[in-house]
Amino acid sequence: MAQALRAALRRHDMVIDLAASLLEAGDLVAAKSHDAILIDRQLPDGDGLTLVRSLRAANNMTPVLVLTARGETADKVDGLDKGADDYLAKPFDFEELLARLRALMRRPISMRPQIIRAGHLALDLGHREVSIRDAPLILPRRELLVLEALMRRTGRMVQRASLMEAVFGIDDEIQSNALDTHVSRLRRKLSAADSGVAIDGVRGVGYVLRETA
Amino acid sequence: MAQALRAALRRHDMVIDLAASLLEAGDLVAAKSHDAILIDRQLPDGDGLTLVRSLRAANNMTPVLVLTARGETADKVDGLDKGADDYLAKPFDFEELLARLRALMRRPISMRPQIIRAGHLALDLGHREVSIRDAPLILPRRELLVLEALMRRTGRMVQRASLMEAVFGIDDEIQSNALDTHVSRLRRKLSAADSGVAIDGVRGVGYVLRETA
DNA sequence: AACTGCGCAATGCTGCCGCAATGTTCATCC
DNA sequence: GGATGAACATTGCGGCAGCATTGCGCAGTT
Repeated sequence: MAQALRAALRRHDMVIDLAASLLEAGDLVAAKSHDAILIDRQLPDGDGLTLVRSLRAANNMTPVLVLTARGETADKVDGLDKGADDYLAKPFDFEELLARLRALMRRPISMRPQIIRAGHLALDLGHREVSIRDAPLILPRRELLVLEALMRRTGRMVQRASLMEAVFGIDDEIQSNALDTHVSRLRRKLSAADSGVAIDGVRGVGYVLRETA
Repeated sequence: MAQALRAALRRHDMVIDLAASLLEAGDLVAAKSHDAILIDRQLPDGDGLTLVRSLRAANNMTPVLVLTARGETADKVDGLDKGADDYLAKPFDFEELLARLRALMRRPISMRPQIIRAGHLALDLGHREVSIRDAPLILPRRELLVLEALMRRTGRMVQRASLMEAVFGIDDEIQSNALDTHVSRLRRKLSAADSGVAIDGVRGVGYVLRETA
């Protein structure tokens, strides 16, 4: 039944992670986040509602649609009140299941982007993306790492060693002025655009990102 | 019937605004915001779904539960796809109605737009079909998933890992350049048609869907 | 049985990045 | 205060990792 459902849902362009038991399901939802969860109450190792409750207890608000063989009202009420978002009794029509899933998945994007600002720059940490006055600024990976490390401490000193670690990692043994190179290239791009920031070098110590008026 | 419901819901500590017609309901929801809307399809001056559609068009994401006399699947699918969040056929058990209302209200609903546009493309999320200047564009499943993930963030960066997760599941362990393949094929189709968009690759980070002029 | 979607691998290519050479700035010493 | 050396800045270049594209074969669908 589960495999038939997966095939059917796949035909509607959904990407499915399938779990055969409550335990397996728990591992799956812990491992990654999903747009929605479809779960049966009758599972080999327990009631699907158990999973719902533990999810909600852990503040996981992923929409859940519960399937059940029992269609009595008391049953539905119980399921909905335990944190399920919808409840469908077997036998059900596949089209209805699909429509209900779609309704569930129109949910808010819970993950708020984490954004650091400095001057006219905005750095979206989640998406590794820099924009300057809302215009995207494409930066190579290493230059972005430099900028990120500096923006995390805008206006304050960042030690050279600390920058090295942020850009190259720990065991990476760089024996050249690669860091200076990246800083230089980054400077050029920041001043070419009207970024509102500048990078000051402090001899013997490190760098500071300064907001320019 | 509406008055009986109001009385019953009041007994559960809910505060009810009652409207006798579609017109009146429209005025009410415009005047103030509600935690949820309960509406019948059969109203003296039209179908309750009309209200749902105009609400969603106006970006009003208030949860809506639709009551109907007709309980056929096609009917439910229609209602849910037009923006309703739940659908209950008469006759119904009051306890179930109550539970479903509770489930709706504890869920912070903010609906994503049903249709995403970029360039000359329009992606209908509900029906999972793409059209370009109103001409349908048939895309294989995986390419559609790529396009959808990119169009959800048009003009902004989508990380490679994020795309991977959107296109392949978690148990699908892909260890090749399958993603690149799909992007490539998608590019070909988008440029063959006059789509008004292009996919930029950003080395080491991911992809961006860009609107071309 | 024909067909299409998809994963995979081979191939070519772009551009990032480390490196070094050269120029420039700044602190220190006399 | 000018000479001096060290630390930093900038630029060109080559290697190579990562991306783009294409063809192929298998599997699932019709």
